[in-house]
Amino acid sequence: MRTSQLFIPTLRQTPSEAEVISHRLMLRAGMIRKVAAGIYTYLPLGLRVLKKIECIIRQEMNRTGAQELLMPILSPAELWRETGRWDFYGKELLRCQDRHDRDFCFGPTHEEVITDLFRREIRSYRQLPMNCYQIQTKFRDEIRPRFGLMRGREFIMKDAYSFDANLESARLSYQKMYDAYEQIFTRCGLHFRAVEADNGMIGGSMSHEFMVLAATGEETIVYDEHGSYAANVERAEVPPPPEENDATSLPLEAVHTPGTKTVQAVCAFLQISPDRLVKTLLYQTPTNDIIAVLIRGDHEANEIKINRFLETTGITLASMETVSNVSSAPVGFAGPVGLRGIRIVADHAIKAMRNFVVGGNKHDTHLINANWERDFTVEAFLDLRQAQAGDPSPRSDTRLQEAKGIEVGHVFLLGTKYSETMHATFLDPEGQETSAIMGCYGIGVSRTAAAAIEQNHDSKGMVWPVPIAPFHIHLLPVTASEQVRKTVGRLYDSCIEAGLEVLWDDRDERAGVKFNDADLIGAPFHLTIGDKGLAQGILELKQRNTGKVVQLRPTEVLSHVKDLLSSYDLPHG
RNA sequence: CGGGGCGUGGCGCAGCCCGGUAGCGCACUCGCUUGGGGUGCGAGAGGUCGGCCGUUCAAAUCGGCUCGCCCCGACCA
Repeated sequence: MRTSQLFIPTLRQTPSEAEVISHRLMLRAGMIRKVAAGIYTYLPLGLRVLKKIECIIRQEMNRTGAQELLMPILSPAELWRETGRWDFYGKELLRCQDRHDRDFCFGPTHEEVITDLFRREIRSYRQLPMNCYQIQTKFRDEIRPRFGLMRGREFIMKDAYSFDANLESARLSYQKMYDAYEQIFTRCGLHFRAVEADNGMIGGSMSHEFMVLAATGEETIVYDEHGSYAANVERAEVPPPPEENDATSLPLEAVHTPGTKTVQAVCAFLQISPDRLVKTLLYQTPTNDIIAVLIRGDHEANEIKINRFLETTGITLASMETVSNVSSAPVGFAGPVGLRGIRIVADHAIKAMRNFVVGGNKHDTHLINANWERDFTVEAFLDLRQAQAGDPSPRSDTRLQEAKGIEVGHVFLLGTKYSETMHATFLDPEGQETSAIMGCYGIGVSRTAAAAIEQNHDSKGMVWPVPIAPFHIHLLPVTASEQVRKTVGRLYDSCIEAGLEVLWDDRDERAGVKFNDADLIGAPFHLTIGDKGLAQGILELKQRNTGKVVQLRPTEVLSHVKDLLSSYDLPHG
């Protein structure tokens, strides 16, 4: 393509609305423009990147035997009412009505629609396993869209759904997708990690997230050195500590601790370290029950784990009023001793503790030398806290480390959650009607493009991984002589003939402008053609990621670039 | 939805407190100039100051309402 004929409205200054780097650079490079909050137009340059990612995804999905189809964006409320998600999904599900007042929604995901298709068409185990996928615009009415393409309301997603006759087969389908995802993100040139994850709203029994590692990631993951364990912190298991403590119990004692509302303040006042203190968190369940959760002072509670234990979703920390009613003290002094009529559960770290400090359920008072066997009753000890760097790995004898990641893919083993409620059944070899075992698998295509930028950029602009770069080579004539024009024209033609994706900056601009735009757009190779070089019969080829420049004769350029590209598994089609 | 901030030519901003001719930089058009990291000079085009209502002789500026956007918290590809 020639720049003069491509719609690439680059910007010298960043629009003030953009905060994160991928958003800023995509706006500046003329890849996207905002239409409304979280809703964007993809301009030609942006679309080229998306198409490349889609192409890689298609190739790898097809390779697993999955079949592409395309479901509608709009789907009728009845399907969602069947699974209960019409109510359960909440406000994120964008709804609308047609002229007959019939309810519809804009698909945020398509389990209902695909399961409906399955139950209408599939009769026999002989038709299984089956895996169908689509690449489509999804809509989620996010509470707060932000970060450009990283969290839009409308976004492009690849979603796949597998149906199997039995669990072993379903696990195999899951593994196939897992492997395909590793292949896809590897081919995209991204540095990523697959981690164990929570199933959340989608449900099911097992899931992994694929995280692109980047300092700006919203997710925190933990992993051990051997690679034997990696998980989202919200999911990560924390093994129970050894019960080494056999200190004798000392007498319980109330201590006046004026104004010490935080763990830090209490510890400073009593001159103890936070791991000698137990904090008592009062949570309110959706059914308005109160439950006390005991967590060691230097640990953080994990609400997902608490939810899972209670078999609910949506617990919240109790309000200040509730806390003072329940504990007869302001927030900061609640404790398990003497809490009447309230369930008490504890993180299993508490089990190993003796003679610890707790709130006194009285203003400005804490208790020292508390012991759970003697002073209060714990309903259950279990894993309720957030994993953190330095914790022991649950799978090896090394310690966990932390990293930030951007979730670009998520695979779920769903089981029969949808097939049972929607009666998606088939006849097994014994003639028994059986519910299909399902899996579902998503990739955020537009988010992957943004994540690639978050991971690969410098102060000048984007540095695209070769396989998803909008162009392979950027031709930059820096002087306007006849000789330069002819050389560039010939090179451009030969690049096209050789199947290279070439962008020719044929604008009447100064060298500096072209260099800056080229660095911003971030094609892997920049070829500078000027009179100075041509006088010695050479051109300069710069590699965007390393900045390394090699001097080449015009006749050498093509084979040199093709050689450099040959080591990549480039998308085609 | 709670907390914070912002809406002034395409982009980045000043002006607003203290009401009186709408301004700067970049981009855009034309001419000359320059030509290997955002040339220089000159001449232009482009804005009902987010919208509505009010106060006033007079509103970008003061008051009320409203819409939109961004950032921080609870959701997710």
